Amino acid sequence: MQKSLNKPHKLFFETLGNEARWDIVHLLLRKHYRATDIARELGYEQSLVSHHLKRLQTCGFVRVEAQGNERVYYLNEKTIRPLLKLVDKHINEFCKKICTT
Amino acid sequence: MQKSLNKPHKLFFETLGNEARWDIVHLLLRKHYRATDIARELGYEQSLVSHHLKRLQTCGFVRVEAQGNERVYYLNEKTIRPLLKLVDKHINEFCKKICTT
DNA sequence: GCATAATATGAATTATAATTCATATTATGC
DNA sequence: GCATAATATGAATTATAATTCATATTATGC
Repeated sequence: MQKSLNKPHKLFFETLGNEARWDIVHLLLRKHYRATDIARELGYEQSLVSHHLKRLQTCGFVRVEAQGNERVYYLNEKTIRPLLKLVDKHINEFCKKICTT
Repeated sequence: MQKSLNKPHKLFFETLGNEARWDIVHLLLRKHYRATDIARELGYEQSLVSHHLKRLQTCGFVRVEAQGNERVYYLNEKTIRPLLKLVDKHINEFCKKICTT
């Protein structure tokens, strides 16, 4: 028996179940960002964002393109867009009580 | 600022990112189960399963029907089925390296 | 209404993940 | 090749969630 890494479902959901990572994904829905700008924009520490970006890459949610000593991160929209749609639909339909906003 | 409960997305993904809950959901994909049978089938403690079932209900993934002093749990398939499909697709497409099985 | 089976609950403990911190790496312009 | 800016990394700490345990609740048959 191995750890969670060979349980991709767990990894998938755990990754998105974290607020900071969720924030990053949402930011990237708008446009590409440099690592530093993500941190500044969201008010998170540089190294924290770096850790999270790594994980998001591992899961195939986010990709990176090196530009000199900068790294520009962007979303793999293919999954995220339909996923968000599905989740929003579910929440609206079945989790009204939980929602505040 | 409140806690995670008013952040339904977080709740949604966190809930599915747990292995025991994931197992329960998968078991319920097959058929309805009594709480006790879920525990026995999966080898989890009764109270643990009970805690998890509660959470799964909160998220609208699972529903319950009382039958005497038993409670029969069943899946809200409306979200789970398409969600699983989407996730499997993503994993196959973008997370090959992670998978072991 | 008492004994039993099924399930739920809350607090305490334990396990796990997130965050920070200090530092390493990498690419650039000069 | 040195100084700088951007980013990554790993270990230590801290925060959070999972699990267990003891017990409460609930419905049933008698």
